[in-house]
Amino acid sequence: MNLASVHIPGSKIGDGRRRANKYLNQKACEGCASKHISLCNVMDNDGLNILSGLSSDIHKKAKQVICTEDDNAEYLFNIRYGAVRISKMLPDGRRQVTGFLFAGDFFGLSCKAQHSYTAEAITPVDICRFPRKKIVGLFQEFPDLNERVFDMTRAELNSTHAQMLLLGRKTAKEKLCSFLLAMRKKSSLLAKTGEDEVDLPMGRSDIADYLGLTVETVSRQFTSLNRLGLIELDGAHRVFLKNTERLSTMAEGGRILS
Amino acid sequence: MNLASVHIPGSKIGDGRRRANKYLNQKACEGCASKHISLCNVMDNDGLNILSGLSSDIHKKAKQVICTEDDNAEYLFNIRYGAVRISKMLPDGRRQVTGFLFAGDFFGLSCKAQHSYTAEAITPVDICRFPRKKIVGLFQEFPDLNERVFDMTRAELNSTHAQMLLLGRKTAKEKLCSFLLAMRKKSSLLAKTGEDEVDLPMGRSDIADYLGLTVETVSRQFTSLNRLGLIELDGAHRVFLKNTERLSTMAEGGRILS
DNA sequence: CGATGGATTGAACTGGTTCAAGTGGAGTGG
DNA sequence: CCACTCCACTTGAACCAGTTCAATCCATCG
Repeated sequence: MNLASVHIPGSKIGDGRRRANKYLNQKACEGCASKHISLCNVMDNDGLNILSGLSSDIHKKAKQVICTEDDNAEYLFNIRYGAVRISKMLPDGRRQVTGFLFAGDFFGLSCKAQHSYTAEAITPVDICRFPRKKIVGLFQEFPDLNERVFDMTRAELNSTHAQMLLLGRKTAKEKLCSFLLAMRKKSSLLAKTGEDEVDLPMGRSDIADYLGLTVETVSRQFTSLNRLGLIELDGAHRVFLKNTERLSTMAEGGRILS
Repeated sequence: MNLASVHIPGSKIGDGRRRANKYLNQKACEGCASKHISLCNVMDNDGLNILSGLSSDIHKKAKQVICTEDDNAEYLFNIRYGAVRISKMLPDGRRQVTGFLFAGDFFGLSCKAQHSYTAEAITPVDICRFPRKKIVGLFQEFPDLNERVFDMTRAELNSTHAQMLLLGRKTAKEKLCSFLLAMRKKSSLLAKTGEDEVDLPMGRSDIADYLGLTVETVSRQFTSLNRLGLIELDGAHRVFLKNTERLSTMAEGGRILS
């Protein structure tokens, strides 16, 4: 669904402000100019982005924390460039990565008062930050915006259920196949690489914590898929998927003979 | 948050209809008359439930399917009595239970077009069914209803993240402790039993599929907690939690000396 | 060029699974 | 009311997928 064409009647911003917004709009949405769904595409009746005036931009280096579990959830974040990991920790340091986010993705939606997770930069990132209160304040005026945010939350919930199936019931090999295919899907939305050429900005330990495995097991499974001829590794952070059909079969538990 | 006090202006239902609704309202919400959040508490300006006129009641016996992954998501369900399990399957039959739901709980929110999971009755259940289209149609008129549904979806997403941490990183013992404490919380909301007396309507295999374990491991962990004096089993479907503090510690990975 | 830190590989180990055999309680029917 | 059946639950013992511990490799960077 693309809301670029949705026009919302009754913007209450004066003319001078509008012109300013127009500039901000163009500037703010460079990073989001891809195929995937983006809040930035919700426009008022002059075709202006209703959010751009509210945003402030921040930059983080790799490994820096963006928000933690204790933070008050004051902002809604939109990644404009780079990769982010969302994670939860046990007191003794065991970690579960609940998601990887890339340019165009949002986070900070799924909470009311406090974030329930930590967000950290994997690569250097540019992030667009909206005050939550102001966004929520716009919901009544722009039901389409509300619907969009709701939709994103629902989509997130669905993919989370799929990830629970993976964590609870898949084998190490099935987990890695599923992961690679999911990354391919994201990759193709970002359109930075060829169809079956997948960037993996995160480290092996991030992948391990995402799949509920150890670094060593992840590494061994990469090697194994490589030897089976299903993938080709180009360093640790780039993979070619040489047979996505068989990878899909394996991701769902289908047997590969030989 | 209790919305019982929220009055929404501008109900557009005529007087005759209102009286009918009043009756339905009382009838429809018996099962929801507990402490927890319920949609049934969203009222119009006459204190009438805005939803009750839309609902139809269905009954299912234990083990019957309520909806499957292939169903069009035409309904929003509200459990009035009994227990339901939500699950996803791999082609070869491996199953992940993503949640247990009880009186007052809702499901069918998290999807747009199709359910992405199967819902089955664990016990005999009474369920209240609302046509999704009509509910969604009311969102614009009653923003509080929309907000309530959105809130529930967000809460579900948060607890799902906690469950991912459990599935990916906790040991069998930690998983069972977490589960028992979570069930205790639900149980106390339903207020059917004493504080530390927990009903487990689901079978061991449901628990196993919820925690990403086998039936045998679940059974062994019950026995082990019993022997440690942390719980007391009264048959397979009722547990007394004898030391919730130590159970909490163990659920988070804290060591118990002895 | 050596140092640093992620990634890989090897080998031993183990938590949880698998397979197999009991056990017990609810339901049935004689 | 008891005997029988059924099925879910428990227990035991062998096994194994994935972990743990210990090198080693290798790319990057000062």
